[in-house]
Amino acid sequence: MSQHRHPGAPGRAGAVPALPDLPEATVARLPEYLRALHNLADAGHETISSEGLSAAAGVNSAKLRKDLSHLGSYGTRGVGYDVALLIEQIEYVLGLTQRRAVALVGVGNLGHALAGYDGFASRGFRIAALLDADPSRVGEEINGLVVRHVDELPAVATEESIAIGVIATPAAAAQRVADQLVAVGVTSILNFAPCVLSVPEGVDVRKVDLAIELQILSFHEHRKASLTALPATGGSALTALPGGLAATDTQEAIGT
Amino acid sequence: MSQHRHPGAPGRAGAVPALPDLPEATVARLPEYLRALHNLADAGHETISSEGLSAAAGVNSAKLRKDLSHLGSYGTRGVGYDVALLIEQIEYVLGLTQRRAVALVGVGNLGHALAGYDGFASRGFRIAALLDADPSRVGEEINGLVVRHVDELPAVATEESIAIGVIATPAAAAQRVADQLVAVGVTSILNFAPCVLSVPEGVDVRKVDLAIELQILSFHEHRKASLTALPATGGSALTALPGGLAATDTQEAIGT
DNA sequence: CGCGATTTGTGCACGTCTTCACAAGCGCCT
DNA sequence: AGGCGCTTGTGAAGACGTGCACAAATCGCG
Ligand SMILES: NC(=O)c1ccc[n+]([C@@H]2O[C@H](COP(=O)([O-])OP(=O)(O)OC[C@H]3O[C@@H](n4cnc5c(N)ncnc54)[C@H](O)[C@@H]3O)[C@@H](O)[C@H]2O)c1
Ligand SMILES: NC(=O)c1ccc[n+]([C@@H]2O[C@H](COP(=O)([O-])OP(=O)(O)OC[C@H]3O[C@@H](n4cnc5c(N)ncnc54)[C@H](O)[C@@H]3O)[C@@H](O)[C@H]2O)c1
Repeated sequence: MSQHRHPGAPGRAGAVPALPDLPEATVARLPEYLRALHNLADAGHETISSEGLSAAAGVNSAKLRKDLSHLGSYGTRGVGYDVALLIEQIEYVLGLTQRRAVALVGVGNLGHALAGYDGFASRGFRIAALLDADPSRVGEEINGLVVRHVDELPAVATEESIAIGVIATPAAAAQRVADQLVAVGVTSILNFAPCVLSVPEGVDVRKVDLAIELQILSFHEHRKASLTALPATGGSALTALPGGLAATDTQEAIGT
Repeated sequence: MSQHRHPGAPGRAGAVPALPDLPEATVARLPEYLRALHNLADAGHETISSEGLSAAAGVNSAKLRKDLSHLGSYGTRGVGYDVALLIEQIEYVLGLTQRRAVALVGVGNLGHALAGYDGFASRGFRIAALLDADPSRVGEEINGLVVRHVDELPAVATEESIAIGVIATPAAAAQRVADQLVAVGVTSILNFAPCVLSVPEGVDVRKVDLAIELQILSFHEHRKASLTALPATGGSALTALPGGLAATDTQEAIGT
């Protein structure tokens, strides 16, 4: 189609990136759009309307358009968005043009699953190192990678630039590991241990906590139960849940 | 301490619960407070100030007080909150007074890790069934539970009331599994597969996607890099990141 | 060449969430 | 009994996020 001069495009090296500072809510949705776009590309679509893409990503179409407008992406009115171009743009903004190296610390129950997960590679990341403190685990080979002792972290960090550290140790060890990661220059951490990490300014921590997710679901379960129990009148089944019930940033009732 | 008559207390059966409809943001933080409170209780604290608890949970103290005020919790001015009482209240609101049964579908790489995870039991849940479609996996015993075929889901659901379904299958199978869960009456789903599920109204879906978390971190990594690259003046190290950088609902820079 | 169908980009209004700042309440000490 | 220091609970303001609704832009077709 008409070749647009999109700002901060991947191809143009050299120039200042000029990253627009996106709203956090938008940043959190971009990966979802990206996944949907890859699916669409695989299915042979060359363009997609905001309506179609928003359905595939499970969000409101107006929200999607606003999100995309923030990153200066140009769709074509009357047509939609160029799938390949949009993928390129989003990957650029998310910093996925370089395959980022991930260090995984704690190769236990969960760590094993993560180490064997192919979703890392297919979505822009590369496990660069597996680390554990247990001597009996060190030396084990998983998916072509050998588990090394966590004290070798500084050595690992000099071998290659670690972009992200993943903590899958017990909570009691998580803070120490975080400190070690920070010490070797890691500024982004994904924490699976159920605890609060304290890190210096400039270091980002995201947390995934299974139990929290379950407890949030439990709350809604509890609430739904208390709602259906209340109507003292007849006792009709659950119909027309009040509007405000929808989960936070989660999909609900997309409509079959 | 003085025995308060707190509304909707766990002990009092019978009476209408009168669940206040909490802001979603608050609901999402309650589990974090609960975890922090359990830690404090184990450490021997009988009371805790909003300042202390908020530090342990990694949030702003004003926010914590407002959250707790929403659920009508009574602290004591000049003293703080009674740890045991607060645990009881939060567990009640989250619906954790009954140990909820979880059905785990997809006992592969990730499913195995989840099945062997003791954080379920310790935080109010009980794995009631392990299900898989692969005949070679059916019959395997994990942690005292035998893997059953996913088609037995209806039977499982009649044996005991499944409160929450966890999907740990490949994305391609997730929608089908969700439909099966909904068909047997499950109204809360935790989805680990990277895809959008469509479910009827009244069913809550929460999603955990590792790659999304990593990509959000990647964005900030990218942004930090472009910021330190910009200052054409001298080139001092990264200091004083602009205020708006903090991650969404995640902790950052708690201060060492 | 012009027109209608289609779809983007966005102004605006509304709701939710966060944070400050402080009055009211409580317990302890004198 | 009274005062003092500490802590909660909350009003108000502002930041942020959402979704409607529509003007502007583009394409395809007659
Ligand atoms: N297993 C799950 O499904 C699951 C789910 C959610 C969260 N989690 C959390 O993830 C974390 C790991 O869970 P898990 O089940 O894999 O536990 P695990 O005990 O099986 O594995 C922990 C691993 O960390 C290693 N380790 C301990 N201290 C270390 C240190 N200082 N440095 C490096 N490695 C160290 C141990 O040697 C072990 O291999 C826990 O915090 C758990 O709460 C696990
Ligand atoms: N492994 C990880 O660390 C990880 C991390 C994040 C997300 N995920 C996601 O979790 C899901 C599972 O990952 P995995 O690594 O465990 O994959 P896996 O292939 O090891 O396991 C999938 C399991 O699901 C079973 N299954 C397939 N279709 C089914 C059906 N219709 N009903 C019931 N069971 C069925 C398979 O037999 C297999 O045992 C994937 O969607 C993956 O993207 C995995």
